[in-house]
Amino acid sequence: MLKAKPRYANADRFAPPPKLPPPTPVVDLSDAEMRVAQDLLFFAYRDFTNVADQVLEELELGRAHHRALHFIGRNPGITVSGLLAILRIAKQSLARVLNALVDQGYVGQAPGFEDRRLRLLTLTDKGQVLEQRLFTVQRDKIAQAYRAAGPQAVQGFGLVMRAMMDKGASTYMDGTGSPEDT
Amino acid sequence: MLKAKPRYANADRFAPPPKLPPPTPVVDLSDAEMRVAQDLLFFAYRDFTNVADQVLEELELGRAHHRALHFIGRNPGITVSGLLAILRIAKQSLARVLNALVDQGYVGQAPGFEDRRLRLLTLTDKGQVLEQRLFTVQRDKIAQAYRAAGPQAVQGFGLVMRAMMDKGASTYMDGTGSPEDT
DNA sequence: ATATTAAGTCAATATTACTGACCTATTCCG
DNA sequence: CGGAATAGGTCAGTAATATTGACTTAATAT
Repeated sequence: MLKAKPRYANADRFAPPPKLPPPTPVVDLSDAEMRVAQDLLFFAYRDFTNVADQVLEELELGRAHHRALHFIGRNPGITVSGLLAILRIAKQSLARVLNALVDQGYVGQAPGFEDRRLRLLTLTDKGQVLEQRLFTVQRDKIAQAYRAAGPQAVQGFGLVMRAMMDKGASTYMDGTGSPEDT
Repeated sequence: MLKAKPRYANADRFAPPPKLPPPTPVVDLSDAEMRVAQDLLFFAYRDFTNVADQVLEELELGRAHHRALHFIGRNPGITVSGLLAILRIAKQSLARVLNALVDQGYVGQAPGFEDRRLRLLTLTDKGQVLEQRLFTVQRDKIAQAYRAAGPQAVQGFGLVMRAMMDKGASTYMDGTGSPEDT
């Protein structure tokens, strides 16, 4: 005797998606792809930093000086603690660099208004000129890459980079966190 | 007296585009956006490299050793010249690192088959184990970022990073270039 | 009054990097 | 064959970047 099969008796069976192939539905997290990512980070960072080195060499300054100039310029009035948190270096390492920049008139200091223990760091006019010069060469490098990759790629680039950094750094970049938390 | 105005008399006047705003038609290349990009590169690279440092510290090795291990692992049989071109460091700087890795049994050398001047570098079994261990922590970092950002973002990330690096490096990454040209 | 914090400093040391000079072995080429 | 070029190694000296630990000062907080 034949029994009518109940509807949905096989509802729990796997049903293949109707259309193939899906347009990149998931991220490729294979080891091979992760290896590629390592290389991407290495080479892009290498060539991004290298463009500023020519300028620095001419001025007898190093990358450490550049990093300090950059973050003081981005955060006028930043404290020494703030810089230390961003750069993740020892106090003594920063001292050498910072003293050189102050001695050479690139960086100025002022005591904090409310808390006079703080040394608020700023770029002097001379420091701004130098930082601008260093910025220009890196800006051109980035602009060329952004132009070549297109707006959608730039957006994706930002998403990945933000996801790569520690939480403190990404909230700092949002503007909703202080340098000390990076 | 009134004269009929000729049609298109003002055709050369500026005509505003009919619809606003366009959906990100061009890349934002403002200085502000380029500054953000600088920060993205700094923080993402900082936190990407930092995850391997804990492992390295424990083994009394440095980042230079890691870089050498990585690129030897990626390019078994790479020559000293090839490594120098990728790492962009002086011969003497590489010598210190490479000798340490050979002495400690992480890297093996073999003379080239056709050109016996060449020292072809490979990872020993011990070297592969170490490299794998270092890879794992960075892989997890990248995988988490890729997962969070999504497939489209990952594609854009790759495009921007490739556009950022020098031409030699990007052709090397395509597989259509040798390490020597990076 | 005491503890904590921000910052500066000193001393010693390690790592990574550079330059220039020089040597050896090997390959390439006229 | 013999000289030039190449791949690599090495030595000496130096510079830049980084570390740690201990200590001091000034200012703030409890």
